[in-house]
Amino acid sequence: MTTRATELLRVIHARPGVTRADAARLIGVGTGATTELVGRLGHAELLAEAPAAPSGSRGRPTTALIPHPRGPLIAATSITHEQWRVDVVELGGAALATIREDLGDRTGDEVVAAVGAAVARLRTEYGDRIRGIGIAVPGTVSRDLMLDASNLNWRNVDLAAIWPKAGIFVAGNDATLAASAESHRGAAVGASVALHLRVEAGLGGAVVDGGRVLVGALGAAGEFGHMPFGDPTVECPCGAYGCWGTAVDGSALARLLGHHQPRDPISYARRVIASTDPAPAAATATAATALGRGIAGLVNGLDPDLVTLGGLGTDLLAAAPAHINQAYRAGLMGFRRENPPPILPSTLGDDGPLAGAAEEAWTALLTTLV
Amino acid sequence: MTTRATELLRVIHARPGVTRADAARLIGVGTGATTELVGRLGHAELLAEAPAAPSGSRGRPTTALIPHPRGPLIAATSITHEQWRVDVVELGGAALATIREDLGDRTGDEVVAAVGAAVARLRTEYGDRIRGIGIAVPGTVSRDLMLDASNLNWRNVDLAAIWPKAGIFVAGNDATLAASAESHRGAAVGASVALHLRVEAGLGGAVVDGGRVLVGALGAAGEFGHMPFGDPTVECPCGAYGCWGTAVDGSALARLLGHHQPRDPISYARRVIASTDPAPAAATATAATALGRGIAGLVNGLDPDLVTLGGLGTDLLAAAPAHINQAYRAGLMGFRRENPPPILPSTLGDDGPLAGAAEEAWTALLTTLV
DNA sequence: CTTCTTAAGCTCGGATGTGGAGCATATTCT
DNA sequence: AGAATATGCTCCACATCCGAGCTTAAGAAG
Repeated sequence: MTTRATELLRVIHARPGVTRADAARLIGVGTGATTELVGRLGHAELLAEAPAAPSGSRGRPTTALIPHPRGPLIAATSITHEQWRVDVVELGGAALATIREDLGDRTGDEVVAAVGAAVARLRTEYGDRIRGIGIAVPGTVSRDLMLDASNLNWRNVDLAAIWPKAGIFVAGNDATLAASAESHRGAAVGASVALHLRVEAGLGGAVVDGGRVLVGALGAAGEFGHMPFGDPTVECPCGAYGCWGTAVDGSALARLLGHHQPRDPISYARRVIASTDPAPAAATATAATALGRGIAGLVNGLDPDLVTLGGLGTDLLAAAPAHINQAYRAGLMGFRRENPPPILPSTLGDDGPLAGAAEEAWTALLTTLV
Repeated sequence: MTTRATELLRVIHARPGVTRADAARLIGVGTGATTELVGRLGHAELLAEAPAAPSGSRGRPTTALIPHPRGPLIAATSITHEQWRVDVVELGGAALATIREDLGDRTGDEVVAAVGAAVARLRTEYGDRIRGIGIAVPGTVSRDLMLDASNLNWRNVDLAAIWPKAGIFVAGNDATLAASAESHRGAAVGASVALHLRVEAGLGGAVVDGGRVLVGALGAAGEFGHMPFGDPTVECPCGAYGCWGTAVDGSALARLLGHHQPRDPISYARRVIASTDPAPAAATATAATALGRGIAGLVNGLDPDLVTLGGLGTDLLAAAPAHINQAYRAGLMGFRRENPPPILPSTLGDDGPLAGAAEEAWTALLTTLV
């Protein structure tokens, strides 16, 4: 049951710096109920009031609703192929602290231990204010919090070690979480249905419907890279043939250019896409065409308002927009061609997964605060 | 804001014949609040109580909560390529009356007029108890309720003429609505995420997530038949190439068999699929393989608990289960192969779209009843 | 500098819905 | 017939919320 108190906290979280009067109007309560609500939530150390920027117009000035200085916090974590990072995030999405470190040659369990130590350090500083954690990882997370990241050669890494305490624990795929971030704080704000796609080693993403990320029955939705939009003769590491991911990522570029599979396919792909030599440009164009064609298929099936591209997708969109768009339009159903959903670059870039981890953990936490 | 009253009505709708005590436990209220709730909703003529079947165990017997004999009703309508039908449906999904008629050679506007007349007749019988209408059509419905059904050669047929009054008005694609019905009353009951696919002339369907049908930004989601899983050299009537729908429906079978495109592709396909001659059986196997391969792609991307097949999909599943399943398994990501989501025939069959129209209209109505 | 206008916040009373304790009721079991 | 069990009802307390009327804090007008 959604109470007014939860609604108010959600509004403050979604629109940091909202004024008290605006927030009351947004949730549709009168001034009397607002007095009671703000007083109660302030007393519970969930929010505080600060002088608002002067509006310049007549009337009694209102205040800005801000996170309480002793209010709850979320630890947001991301692990990428290069580094790990932990942020302490308050209501509204602002970060109070950051710890980060390169992965180096560490194993998965060593990285989890390092992240756990960082979280423990932050807990000595912030104490029980940290009510939960959100973790973005470049792989799949099972129900029992075991991480598999084929890209990093990690198998069965136990994420539970990061956060032994009770509270909120959200862990998910980086592309899925980036989709959430893009919908709440990025290029897809306001979309009723948004599709976010993230190309790194392979391709992932998510559909966000009315602010809710569709995570699927096992939490494994969004593996759009394994839809058979690609070349049916190419075998994917997943075991299937024709996976779309194998047609758009670094491995695809290497195959098109006759190179060995690169050790770091993401940096490799960035170099290829940035190159203006004819051979790399042609490979980039081919990958961009495959990307556009697949996006069209997903748009036909899922009917989003817009599509956002993250990771290497952003690079491809910048380097070969014409190839993406031509293949996109050609693949759309007739009635969509007149006014196709726009394909936009992600605005959060590499911070997307971390921001999404914070977002999903905060969403979960908000339902538990009264 | 979801009130207890709405929750109770939803429980009664979802589980017709539920006992009062069970319903109270399901929504988590005590016996005191239950007395107040049932009294209030009974007084509002939304529900009534009937003697429940004896439980056989000790304790004071409870009653069954049933729709009120003067309670609200929904008119559920479906238009197929063969006939139209209007049911009057009460809370819980039971039909009180049915009117149906073959389409014959009527135009779209004539059919809409006939359906409108049937609804008007039912309104003289049931009066203002009929609070709204749900309509399932074999085509796409725009925001302003204009229907395009290329299969029937209907363009810009105005559905608003069926229901001139205020109230609930829900209109949608038959495959999308069948997905809703399958999730609420059919083979996908209890699934957290269900994918329903319906092959008729082309292929459509929907994802149902936690009981909510994902309708997309324009209400056009579920056009999975226009994802490019098919032969890239085949042009689809939609203007794109390689659409999956062109690889699995009656037009695909005719192409494989070297036949002209049939006038009624659904009856044609039923005949081909039912045939045991070698050529039709081979064509059926090819279509079944294309169906299984595409299902695998969708399962990889959308992560449903299970997949239900309606329309000709049911026939294909009965005629060539091995071909569907082999292609399905081959296309799944490795980690899914051990325990793949089952592919099940629809249990509602041809009644799916009508049942879904009733379901969606009732869902909409329930949010408006206090 | 005073008064007017405007927007916002506060106080209070009443309506509503909910939760729990204790009692009443209807059935099966012994 | 009495015990055991499950359910329903009455009553009271509490939290929430809405609206009316009043108060407060700013800019605008003179």
